[in-house]
Amino acid sequence: MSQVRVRFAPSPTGFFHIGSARTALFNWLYARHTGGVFILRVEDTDHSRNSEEFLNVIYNSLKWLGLNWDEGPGIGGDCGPFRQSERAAVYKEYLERLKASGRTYEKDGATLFKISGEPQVIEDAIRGRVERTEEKDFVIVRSDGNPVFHFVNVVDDIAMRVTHVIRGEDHLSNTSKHTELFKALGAPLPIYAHIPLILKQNGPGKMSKRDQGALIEEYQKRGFIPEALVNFLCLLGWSPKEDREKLPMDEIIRLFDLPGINQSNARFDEKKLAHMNGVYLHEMAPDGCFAFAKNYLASKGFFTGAQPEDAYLRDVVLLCQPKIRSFEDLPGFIGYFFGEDFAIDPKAREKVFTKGDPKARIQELLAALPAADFSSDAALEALVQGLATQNAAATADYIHPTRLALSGSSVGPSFYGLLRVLGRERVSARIGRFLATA
RNA sequence: GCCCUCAUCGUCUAGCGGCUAGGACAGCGGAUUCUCAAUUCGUUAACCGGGGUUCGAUUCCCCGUGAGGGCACCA
Repeated sequence: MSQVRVRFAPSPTGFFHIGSARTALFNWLYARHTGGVFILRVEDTDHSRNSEEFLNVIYNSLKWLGLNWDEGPGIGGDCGPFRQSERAAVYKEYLERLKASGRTYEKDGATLFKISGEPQVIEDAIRGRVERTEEKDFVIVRSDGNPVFHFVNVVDDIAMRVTHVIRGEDHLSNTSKHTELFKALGAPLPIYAHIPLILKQNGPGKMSKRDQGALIEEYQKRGFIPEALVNFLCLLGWSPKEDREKLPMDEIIRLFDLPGINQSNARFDEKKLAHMNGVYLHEMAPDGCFAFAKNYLASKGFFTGAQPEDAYLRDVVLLCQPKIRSFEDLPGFIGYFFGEDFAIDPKAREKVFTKGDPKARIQELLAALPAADFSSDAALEALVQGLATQNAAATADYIHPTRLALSGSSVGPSFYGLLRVLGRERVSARIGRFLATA
């Protein structure tokens, strides 16, 4: 059995979207599962619609998702070049062969392919046997001399010795054109695997570039964890069975196979993606989490003035890690750690001042601060518990007003962690200021 | 209009002739004497309809219906 060779063949005519990413992913997974070769081929035959910008978006997104290619632009390979705009000589050669076979003719300056009219049988690895008869001759070279998708796609699959064509179901009806061309060129058919489509979250139809949440680039900008997005994408149209969902990539590679792919379309669900991202975020190792967060905050221009010390930023990030589900939540969650001009939430304030004597509690805590041990959450917890016992109060009576004084908010990370990370000086100063103005 | 594909909770799915139809997300309810957007426990909810085949169909076949896709000198 010869080595599996699969390809992802995007067209740089728009931003890279989630459907394309999953097609790339399934091809990549199949190559890795079988120890085969994953080829990246750029289908840029429509000069009027292509752009270098979109091409770079594709490269960057694939890299971000971790879908490295074995042959293709920037890597090379004996079947190159890998941009169709650079393969005119190859197409010319195959066109001559087709012309010699008598299966072409000219019309209005374009070259048409004469169909056989025979029923085309496709043995699809996902759908089983599919039959379809092609009814009309079709253009393979435009009147401007540029070859058309159907032709170059087949020629390149032959020339690049592609063994498995894994692509979206929207190509299923085109496949009869392709099998006709394979046969006319005397080449064996590849194994086809038409994967179901991803439907838009709301409303009818498949997901398109214009839909909310469709662009891979956007997830990158929004601070999503690529491993989480990839894991989520795997679950759209494929299942590892045994009620498993989150699993490491090497496990996915081991389990992935063509017959396991679903036949029905899947609707995109951003909530499930958000959940998956949260799971990955909470399981991130400290170093990785800090590095990711620092990078994300920098990309958002979060620090307008001086960049804080790494050690302090790291403490803040790790304190908040269990409380957020996405790095997107971070800027809104940590503002008060990096400046004194945070606002006091009126609702939180009202809540705190409705009962008891919050100012007295804050005073007691303030008085205890100079001698307090800030080295651990446990020591600070013991301190507050001691105060509570001493003054016949609950720890909550200290925690809520103090949290308000320190952060302006009624929600936030673990209170003792908040004290520890802010440190004695900030805590004392903020409490003092709060008492003076409240 | 013609052709192709598909059909289990709202959503993603497990199931491949006999199951109390399982899991996850969302939703809802509780817990968390430090909040909560975090965490955790519990819970509501599904086999599209009609014919067959069979002792027995969610599962196999046919017909409807619904959903999706394709019918370009786009890819």
